[in-house]
Amino acid sequence: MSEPKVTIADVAREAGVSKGLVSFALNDRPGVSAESRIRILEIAERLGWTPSLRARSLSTRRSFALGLVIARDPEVLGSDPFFPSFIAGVETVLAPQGLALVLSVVPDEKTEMRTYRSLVSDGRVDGVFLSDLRHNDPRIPLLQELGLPAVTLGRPDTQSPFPCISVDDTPGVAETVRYLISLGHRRIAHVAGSPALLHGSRRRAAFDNALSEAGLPAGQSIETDFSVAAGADAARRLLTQASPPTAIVFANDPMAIAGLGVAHELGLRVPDDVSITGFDDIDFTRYVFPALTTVRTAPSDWGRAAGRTLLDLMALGTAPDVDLPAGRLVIRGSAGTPLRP
Amino acid sequence: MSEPKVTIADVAREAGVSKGLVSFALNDRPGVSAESRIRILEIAERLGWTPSLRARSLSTRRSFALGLVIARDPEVLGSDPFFPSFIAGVETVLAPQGLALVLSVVPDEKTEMRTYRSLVSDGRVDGVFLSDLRHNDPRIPLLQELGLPAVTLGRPDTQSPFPCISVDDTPGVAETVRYLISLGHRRIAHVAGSPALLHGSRRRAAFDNALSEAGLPAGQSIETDFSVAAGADAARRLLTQASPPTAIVFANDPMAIAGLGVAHELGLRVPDDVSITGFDDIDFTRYVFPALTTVRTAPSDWGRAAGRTLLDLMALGTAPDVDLPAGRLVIRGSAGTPLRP
DNA sequence: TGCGTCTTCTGAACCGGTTTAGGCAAACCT
DNA sequence: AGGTTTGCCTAAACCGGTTCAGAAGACGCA
Repeated sequence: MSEPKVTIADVAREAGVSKGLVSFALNDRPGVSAESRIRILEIAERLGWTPSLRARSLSTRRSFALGLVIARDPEVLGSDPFFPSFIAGVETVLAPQGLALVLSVVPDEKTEMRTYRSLVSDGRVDGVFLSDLRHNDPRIPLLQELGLPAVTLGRPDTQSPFPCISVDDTPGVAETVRYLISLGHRRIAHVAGSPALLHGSRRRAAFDNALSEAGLPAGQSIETDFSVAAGADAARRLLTQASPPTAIVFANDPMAIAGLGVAHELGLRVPDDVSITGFDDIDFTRYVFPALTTVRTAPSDWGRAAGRTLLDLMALGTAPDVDLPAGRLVIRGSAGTPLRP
Repeated sequence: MSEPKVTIADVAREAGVSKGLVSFALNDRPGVSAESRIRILEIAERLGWTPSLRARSLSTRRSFALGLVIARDPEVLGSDPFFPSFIAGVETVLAPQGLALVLSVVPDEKTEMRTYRSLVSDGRVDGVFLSDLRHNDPRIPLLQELGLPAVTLGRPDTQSPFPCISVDDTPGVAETVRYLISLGHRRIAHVAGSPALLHGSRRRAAFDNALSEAGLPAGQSIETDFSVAAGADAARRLLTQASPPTAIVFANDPMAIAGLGVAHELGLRVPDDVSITGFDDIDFTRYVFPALTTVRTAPSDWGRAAGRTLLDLMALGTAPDVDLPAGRLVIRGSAGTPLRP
């Protein structure tokens, strides 16, 4: 229970060597004979010594922890399973290295910036993950100024010194639109995510492009904040118009599921009266009715890639960008041939 | 950018006093004259000094961080918005104190126990939140042995030295069952959560009780792991029987939403053919069709209460249990009068 | 005036590692 | 043989705070 915690001095004394040598042996650095190294490690093992993280932190000026600051309305956060999966993915690479993840959930951008500053001035973390990239993201110059290694989740639209993990959403959106067109849809609308968020505006641009490439006129788009409530509102507006779209492409699954609910509520059949597609392929999509046609993404792959990249960056001082394979369309029941085109 | 980080020694030199006195002034402890204190703090301010968390950690043997270890399948984790809200609640009390939250998401119980051990042996955290309480929870004796302060989320079924934050699920479940009975339902089934989890088995017991108190025969119950997939399976089994229930009480909302999907898929109308209720009132419930009748709980209140209690426990050595107000039934469209009772 | 007490403050030890300058042999030159 | 290199190791400084024993001065009191 309360054994007086064995320290490096105990190990050194027991082995009849200096503290320094124990330290060298532990971090296997040159200048220790093979026998000594083995003997020291054996004694450390026997004494049950684990080097004090705190002491190590102080002398090495590292904290052995990585940070993730999430600035989202808890409500939006709750309906989006991205982060749990992402974090689970990150952990698979952090845990074996003995690194911890420090998580902050903050309500607004101002608090967010303050949080980064205090993470740094407290020396709480050795690096951070930058998620939900925004246009002209102020966090990038901030972190650069603070000298904190970072990895961005998504490709920034500004000059950035940090490696990024990104995936091109264009093919997924394009595939969705082409699929809908092949089913006979001509009036296709888009419920976009937040235009302030890069993946929000990029998915929207991909949607516009796909339509024009198919030679169709621009479709209706409604901007939202990615929340379920906003998705429902948008769906209601679209579907109660004089001549409503026959298909709606939602920028994420939670909004699409809300759209499904709205369609049902309005007495519309899905997909006969309106086709609905989502984005992300969250767990729910398989179990709503009709099951949601959507684009599969892999948040835990993001996590793993981001974790590895950040580790590389910190160890090597540089790390290459990672391009994750684009999401593919998963065809289920929520999109079909329009009854009245 | 890379100012050579001002330390306590700089402040002491500038103020013409000893390091010790600066430390005393900072932690406002007796033995410092009012003038000195003011002058020192002013100089600290001017120099932009923030005491090094790392040095502080080493000498005080505290880490100024709290831990949360989540042992859940990422898939289940993703569809349940409890943790994001809970964490947001926790942060509101940690952040002002300068405390950080260290999060671990682990795949299984063995890793979980190992994680607690290493959090302690690394001195990574000063206390932890124990969520998803299980029967005869092995984490309680473990943490007791490790001497780590903890707060349990839910009332343990064994002797526990830790304060707990709990809410009685019984009234919510009972209210739901009574409501269904009042609508005319007699064959009511329950899709229970994991029996290994305390809230899973307690909600089930509440269900059984409510039926027997109403003088009805025991209803069907199916155990699940709280996952969306399991909820869908259970619903399918229940609804494809010879004489299916007219109402199903699900132990959480994600499963209930899956149940809604299954009912639709089977061509059943909700609530005419089958009524469905959930538990937790997650964001989605308002936007599925029909909107889900469920029991409202407040995860961020749990977070705040748990945070405060853990702080009290660490500061005072003891803290009282907290009983959160029981969840109330929120009536929406998914439950109604059975057409064929 | 002398003595005890209180307040304010200092110096040094301490937390538990890492790191650097340097000592001492043994091995390697030529 | 003498000088240099090399390998292994030690002692001490250092990271930046906290804490404790005790010094110095102010004050009260007999």
